[in-house]
Amino acid sequence: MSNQEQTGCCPPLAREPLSPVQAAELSKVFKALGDPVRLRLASLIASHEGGEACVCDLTDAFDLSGPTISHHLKVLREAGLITGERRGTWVYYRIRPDALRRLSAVLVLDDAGVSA
Amino acid sequence: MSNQEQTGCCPPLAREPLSPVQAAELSKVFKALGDPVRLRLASLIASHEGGEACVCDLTDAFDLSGPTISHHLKVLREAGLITGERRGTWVYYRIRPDALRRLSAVLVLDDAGVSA
DNA sequence: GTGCTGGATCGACGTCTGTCAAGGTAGATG
DNA sequence: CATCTACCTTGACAGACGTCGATCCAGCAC
Repeated sequence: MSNQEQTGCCPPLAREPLSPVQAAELSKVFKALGDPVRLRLASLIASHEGGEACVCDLTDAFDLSGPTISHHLKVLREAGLITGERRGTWVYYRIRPDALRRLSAVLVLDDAGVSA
Repeated sequence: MSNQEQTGCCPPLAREPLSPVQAAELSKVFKALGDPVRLRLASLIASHEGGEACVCDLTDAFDLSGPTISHHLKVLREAGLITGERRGTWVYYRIRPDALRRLSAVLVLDDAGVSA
């Protein structure tokens, strides 16, 4: 769906004020992580052996219906945080390391006035 | 209100699966940043000269009513991302650098299986 | 082909959330 | 005291969001 190369986005939060457009872009990604289920999904995928996890494994980790898990995975995918690939019967999801790194970089406090 | 020393929380996302409790804690903070207005507020505060910004400055940066800005500042405060202090007539907000650092650390991909 | 299983999509439902207008509180000034 | 300014709180409302059951599609086995 073309959420691939979004966000060459955004200097560190504390370096200069985000423009409205940058903030709109970035906030989508934070919002995607702003749900406990999606955070756990991201963590399960990122920390899973081999760097990828099958939906069947993920579903078992929650007391939620299949459609709900599917929905959350879609949100994470559209935020550019994960990718999904079908291999035979199963669908495997992987973290997009570049996305995490970008987010992490935005939160960094290199030097700025802030240093407590 | 006691949102001070929350979150000694949480190893990196990719190191091990977050527990439900950890995910619930952390997701609150991400959710607070998951709104374009709040992200810009945080950025304005963090990047403001002197490390603090007065509400009056913040309000001027948006086409939003005072109560709405107040509401967003409260959400950021309750997420532990900023602190507010009244000095005379004005209220000044500051970023909590420790909160940003913690978030940044959670997103880091030290070594794990993931390394693309 | 039929049937089965893993996932995704589609509606629909209840709740949460961003927004504002109106009213309230704290500090400064006269 | 009264009054003005800066900011917060309350209450209400529309739109967004998380969840589910029902349905649909893709791949495998027979």
